[in-house]
Amino acid sequence: MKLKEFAKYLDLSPTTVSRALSGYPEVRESTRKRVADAAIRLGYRPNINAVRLVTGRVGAIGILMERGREVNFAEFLSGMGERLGGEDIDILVSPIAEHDAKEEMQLFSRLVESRRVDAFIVNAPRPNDERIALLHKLGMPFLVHGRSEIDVPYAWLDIDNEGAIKRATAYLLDLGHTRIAMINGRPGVTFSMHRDKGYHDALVERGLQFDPSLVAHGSFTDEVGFRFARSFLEQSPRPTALVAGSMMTALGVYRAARSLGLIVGKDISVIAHDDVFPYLNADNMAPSLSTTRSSMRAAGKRSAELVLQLLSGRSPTEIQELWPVELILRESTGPAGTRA
Amino acid sequence: MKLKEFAKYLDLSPTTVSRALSGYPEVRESTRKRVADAAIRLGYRPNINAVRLVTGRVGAIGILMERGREVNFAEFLSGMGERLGGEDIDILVSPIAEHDAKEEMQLFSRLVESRRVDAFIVNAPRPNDERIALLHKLGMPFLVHGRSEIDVPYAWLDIDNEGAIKRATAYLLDLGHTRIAMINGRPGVTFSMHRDKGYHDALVERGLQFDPSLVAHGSFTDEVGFRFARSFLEQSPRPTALVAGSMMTALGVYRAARSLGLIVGKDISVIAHDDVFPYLNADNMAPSLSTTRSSMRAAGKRSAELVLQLLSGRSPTEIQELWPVELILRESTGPAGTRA
DNA sequence: ACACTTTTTGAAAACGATTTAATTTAATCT
DNA sequence: AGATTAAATTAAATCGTTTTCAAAAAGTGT
Repeated sequence: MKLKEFAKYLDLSPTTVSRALSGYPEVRESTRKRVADAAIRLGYRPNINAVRLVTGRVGAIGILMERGREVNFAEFLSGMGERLGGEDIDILVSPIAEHDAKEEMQLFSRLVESRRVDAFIVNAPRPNDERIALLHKLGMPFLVHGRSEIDVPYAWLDIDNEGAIKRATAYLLDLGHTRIAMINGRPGVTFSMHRDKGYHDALVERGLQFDPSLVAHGSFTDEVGFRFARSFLEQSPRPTALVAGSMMTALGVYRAARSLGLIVGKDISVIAHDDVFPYLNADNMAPSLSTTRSSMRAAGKRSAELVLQLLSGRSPTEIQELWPVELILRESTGPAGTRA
Repeated sequence: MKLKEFAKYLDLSPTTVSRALSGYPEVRESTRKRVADAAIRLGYRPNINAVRLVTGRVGAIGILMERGREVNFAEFLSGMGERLGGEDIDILVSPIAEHDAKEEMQLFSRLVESRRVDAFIVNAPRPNDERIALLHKLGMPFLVHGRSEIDVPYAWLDIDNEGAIKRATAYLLDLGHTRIAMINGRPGVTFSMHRDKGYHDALVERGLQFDPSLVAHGSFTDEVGFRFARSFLEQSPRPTALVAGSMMTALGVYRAARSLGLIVGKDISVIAHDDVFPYLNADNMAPSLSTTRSSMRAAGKRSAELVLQLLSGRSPTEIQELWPVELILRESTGPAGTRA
């Protein structure tokens, strides 16, 4: 049913009906009630495309899903959903392959320029991220989940990766560990670099030498965790502690330790970063896994909120949130030298 | 820039320009070229909302993301993206909480009735799924990923859960196992029921008694896997084999076995269903895990294709694909009685 | 050069809402 | 009651395309 017919049925003008439904103040309460009731009864709903054309708003937030990052992404998305539930705003997901940086950027441009969304969320930014430059240039509102080093103002929400890893590393140092390895995330993205820095600084501040051969980079998979952990643990002298980039990585690390007959928490201490997945719990691992913890879901929820604020006019430069990260100690960390 | 201005610049009518860009045959090749070049040069793009209003198409496929199923979902989504890459069609994700079935259904109605999408994909259907009934009633094209038992015609793509689990169970029986436990998915969804049936039939066809106390249901998490595996493995007589619903479940199962000093592949044989995640590989587990395997990503890709066909007029009743499931034998399965 | 097709192009009418500016109705004040 | 102000309603313009139907231009065959 169209507005026109619906209005005629109510013996009102389309104008009044439209206003009544959108909650404008200048329509009499009794009229509004009458309209609202009839709308439900007759099942009238404004044609969304017409609304969008005339208001210029699309009613959607865009977000890219990069191949290989689906796990974290899903949690983030779920968090967004929590906030966006009541709002009349959809989430538009564009899965991309990330094979080719140029191709990726082209897809991105098309997506942004065709204005299918009111705002964007940029994930896993790089230090000099073209996407951010483009969004800024085009005047499309956007929030960066993470940080970049690019020279344009932008709104962001990030967790304190540097501080978290620094603290984790320092804690391992406190336990007496001196050879500490790290399996970080993919190279080139800002958050990996922040973690590198946290690790590096913790060592240097204690007067220890930074040894680049103890740091590896790779995606957050069981496989990467296993491979690098094996190669670290086969070195001699063997590292006595290991910082892992994710829960998946940690699974691989545990497996590698086990395969070498090493006991996690004794022969090798492990701390991993935990994005808090409902299906994989650090407490439940054996031994339970010490983690730096920050909920991806919570970040998604808050990001949605911030984008909403952005859309209602808040200045991007005011939106800069750096979340602290918890350090949760469990059984996978212990004093150095107990058995090694 | 608007079509009108753009057309004026080219000294053509909006009509011709529109046609040239949409590839209609009745525009001269030289004209089309001129228009296309200018469009790129000046960066003209049709306003998407105007296009949608006039064509009546939204250019989006809707899909629900249920809380707790994010892992699988992300893979599926990623697969959809592979197919939808070139098309001008977005994926609209609505995360839902699944707390309350009534609430869920309301959200769903709102989503469907407001026609923000051209088609829907329904995931994890139940035997009598109201969502399917609603979509059918409203005439919204949709594809079910999985199957229902509802009495309306619908397009579906499913994997042969029943056959897969039947084969897995039969294989374990062939190895001499007689007490085989199963940790299945959530109760109430069709695919869990199909798996139950496969398990049940395999036993019964060999003349074995079906023992309901050996079957558990729960979500696909490490935690659920652990808890149920523990309780199964503490029974006496202890089951000598276990069928697990997912890779996450299997992680919990492995942990439970380890915690009881049991060796997977010797004391307890394990087969799990593997949706093929890039971050968790059955080959890499220790011992490597025998699986029934079917790629969730491939299903997503194919689903997108089928929805596209649906949108271009193919009849829903013609679309019914049942995919076979591979059984991959690795080290986690072995003959019964070796050590027990 | 003429009549007749076939190609190309264009004018104007949708598509279905929101919103501005104008008008009517009701309320308030002397 | 009449003038003034405030509240409620509406007519008409607008958003930016696509598409129908008609007209102009270009070919074709005699």
